[in-house]
Amino acid sequence: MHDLGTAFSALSDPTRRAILARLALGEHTVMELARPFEMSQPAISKHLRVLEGAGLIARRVEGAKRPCRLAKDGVEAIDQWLAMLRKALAGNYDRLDALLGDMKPAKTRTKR
Amino acid sequence: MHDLGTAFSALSDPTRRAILARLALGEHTVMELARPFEMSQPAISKHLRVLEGAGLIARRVEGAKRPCRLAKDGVEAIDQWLAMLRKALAGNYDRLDALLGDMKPAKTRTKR
DNA sequence: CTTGACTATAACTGATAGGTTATATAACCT
DNA sequence: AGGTTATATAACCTATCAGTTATAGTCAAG
Repeated sequence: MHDLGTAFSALSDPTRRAILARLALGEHTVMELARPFEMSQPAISKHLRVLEGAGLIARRVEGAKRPCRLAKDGVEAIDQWLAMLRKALAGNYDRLDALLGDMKPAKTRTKR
Repeated sequence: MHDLGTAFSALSDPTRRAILARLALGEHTVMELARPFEMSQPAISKHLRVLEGAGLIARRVEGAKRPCRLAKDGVEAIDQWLAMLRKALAGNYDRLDALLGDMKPAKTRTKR
């Protein structure tokens, strides 16, 4: 639904990355997530909203609590896009090897 | 040096992603990169500076031109961090499966 | 029903990001 | 040398963002 920019933008903030790292250990409520950060609760709520909008987390309702967990949509979208760059980088390496091969035909081997 | 935030932030802009997609096809000068976008040349220069700072591109000097190419540092840094999320997502799936397996298949037992 | 815990929303503020135009620097070509 | 091409920098404007405080809504327990 939401674009790549939203996902990348969400990950550009260190607080949000820390939240995701925390959620990588398991589900957590908003208050549990807010505690370790010296930051107000509304600030965390806003961060969670951004992460949810980016498809990086999902929430369920449990009474008054809203436990958050990781979602795969965002990561998948990013991964798919990054695949293009990885492929290109591998391709450029081939081209670089070919170029170096043309320039120095003797030394096209043994990388380290 | 450039941290993760810089790299993610760089990728959050659609113009910069388009520039990278263009560079995935091969090296290009600043003017070549600026042409397809209806945007001033200084704007592109700024974008390139951001991408370079994020370790996503590298430039060489060729007379008055500064051809740009993709760099792998930024993508590698991002990939490494995303690996943590991917691993956690896979792990959460296992836990979810175990949970569903433990629960009675009759109805979802919700606490209320 | 009232209280207290959990979370979300509104309104504001300061910093930053992305764009602009104008100008500067440097290399190339007659 | 003079003029054009290629790129970078400076100064500025505006929108967005990350944070704040204050307030409101919702649920569980007493």
